[in-house]
Amino acid sequence: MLKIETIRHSLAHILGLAIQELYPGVKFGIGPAIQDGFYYDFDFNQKSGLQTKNLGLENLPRIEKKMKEIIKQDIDFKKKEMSVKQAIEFFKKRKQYYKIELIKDLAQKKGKIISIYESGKFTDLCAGPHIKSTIQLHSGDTKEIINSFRLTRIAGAYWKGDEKNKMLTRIYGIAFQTKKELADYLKLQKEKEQRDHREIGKKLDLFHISEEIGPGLVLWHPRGAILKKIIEDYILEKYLKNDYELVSTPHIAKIGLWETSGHTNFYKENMFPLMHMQELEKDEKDNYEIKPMNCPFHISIYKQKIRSYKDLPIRYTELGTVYRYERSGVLHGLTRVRGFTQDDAHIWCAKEQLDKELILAFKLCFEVLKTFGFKKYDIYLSTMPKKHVGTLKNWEKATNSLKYSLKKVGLKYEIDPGEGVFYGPKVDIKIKDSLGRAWQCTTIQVDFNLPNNFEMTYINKKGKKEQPIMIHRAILGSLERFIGVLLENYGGALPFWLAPEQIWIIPISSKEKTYAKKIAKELFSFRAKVKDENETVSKKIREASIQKIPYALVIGKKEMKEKTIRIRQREKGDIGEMKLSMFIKKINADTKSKK
RNA sequence: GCCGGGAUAGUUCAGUGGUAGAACAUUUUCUUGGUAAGAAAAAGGUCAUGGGUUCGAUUCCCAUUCUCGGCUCCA
Repeated sequence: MLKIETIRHSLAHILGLAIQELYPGVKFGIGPAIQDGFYYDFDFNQKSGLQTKNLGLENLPRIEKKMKEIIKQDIDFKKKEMSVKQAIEFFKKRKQYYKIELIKDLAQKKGKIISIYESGKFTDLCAGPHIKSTIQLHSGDTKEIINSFRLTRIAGAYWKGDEKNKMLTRIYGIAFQTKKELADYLKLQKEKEQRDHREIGKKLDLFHISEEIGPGLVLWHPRGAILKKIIEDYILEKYLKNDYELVSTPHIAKIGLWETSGHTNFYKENMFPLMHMQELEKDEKDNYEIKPMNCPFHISIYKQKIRSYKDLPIRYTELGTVYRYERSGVLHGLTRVRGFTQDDAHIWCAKEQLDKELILAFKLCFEVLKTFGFKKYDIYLSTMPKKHVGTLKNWEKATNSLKYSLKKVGLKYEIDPGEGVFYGPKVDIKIKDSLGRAWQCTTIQVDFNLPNNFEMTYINKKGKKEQPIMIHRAILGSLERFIGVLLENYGGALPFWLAPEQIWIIPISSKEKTYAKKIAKELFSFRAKVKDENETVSKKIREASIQKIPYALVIGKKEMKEKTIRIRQREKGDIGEMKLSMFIKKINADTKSKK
């Protein structure tokens, strides 16, 4: 049995061959197998017979047809080995300069023998493995393969993934062993689409982003805003109970603040441009900047007093709304926006307290994530980036502390080299949703540098000034992104305590309206709504189901007479009659256990 | 920002070089109902914006904005 990766990789080569025949003179980048399929990067801009500058989607069927023709020709894949020198010579003749670059990289890493694969007129630098012949794709057990791949889209992709390099044209394809697997894949894609928080947001009337107001700026509708408030209330209470203190700070500050913090140097491309105050008033000499982060404000509060070692650790928290300039191509629903609210906190402590504070932060973090129903995470430790402030020694110290506390809490992590923030290393926690996609929300960062820039001090036991260490941490990350992930995780069916509308009371006829309103009154501490529109019960039940309402209470003659309610639960359907007091007990328990 | 798509009613989408249609939602009337769509009628659009070609453009062309899928970047 052929491995699917082998098939995908070979299809990438066949795509290469097809392109070579259709557009002679094309330069080739790389063409690997990927999850669900394959891609190949091409440089068309060199007299490749392409009329327009770039390849359009309308060309894909033609290329796909060519690939199928090639497969039917039963072309063999032959592996050959040669020396680096020979290989360079070989590709030089064919003017495949990207390949030469790859060979040079390979020679440094792996040594002197280079393997290539020859399939018909197309020869590619490749370690393999490959199919023996394209006959394997259209005969015998595997004859379905020829009908189980598709070219899907065209995208630009930078050579070697570096923005500074030339952008090549990437053609993506999907490929499976059987038609059924392809059908299953397409079905899963559809399911993912249905779970898309942007769709859910529209369907459940939670939020919108308006062209008139601006890209990446979220407008929360009543139902979305209440959801946001429930989460905010929960998280703030949690922090206050864990000895954080609440602070509140402005949205703009003078440019000088950001110069001190280092943001104008290291974070400039993410900050909205300056507000020029002199345009208003000649004497207003200071320019302002809208905040991309809350840290400098919290530092300012710290610095209002002379701090003693007895005061430490100091933990300030704020639901701080920040604005960051994000490039237009990266915005995505709620998960990547330009204005967002962080459940931000900053902790200042003495050196010897650092490990303990980090451990507390990690523990709190997992407690919170568990409450929201997230059980799987990927943890990354990001180390010193190229653009950074502070000494190497401090970076090492901070990184080691993070490693130590992760180990102490028993968490497995991966290193993400060079991905730290400019002021310090960080631990990011990517939450996995129910479809296994990972989203970065939590971030915990150690910072030796801002305390230095802002000359923060405390008085130690010996009566001398000492610099505290600073921890930045946000557990939900951004409320916007977190809600987006939450919606996808639950497919919109939020647990009772989070549901914007928890209970619908559905009177069967208008005779029970008054009774329905009475019940609503008794459910005052919940988010209950009387649905007394002139519609049938069935229709309202259907609507409740679409809107993912946890409970629908149906009341008619019988219930009114017996002073009961009939309960339909979102997951279980009709669960029978109950006294209202019993139901309240039940949902009080739901609220308490956050289920 | 870059590459490739897209933008028609509140929503999901048809459609056309001669100024627009469906379904759902909305409003009204009838219906007073027992667990996933009761019936009828009405109302809804500068066909994203700005130019150009044309006797005439929502349709063709160009630009802009927004949006979607990638790349890069990121909470």
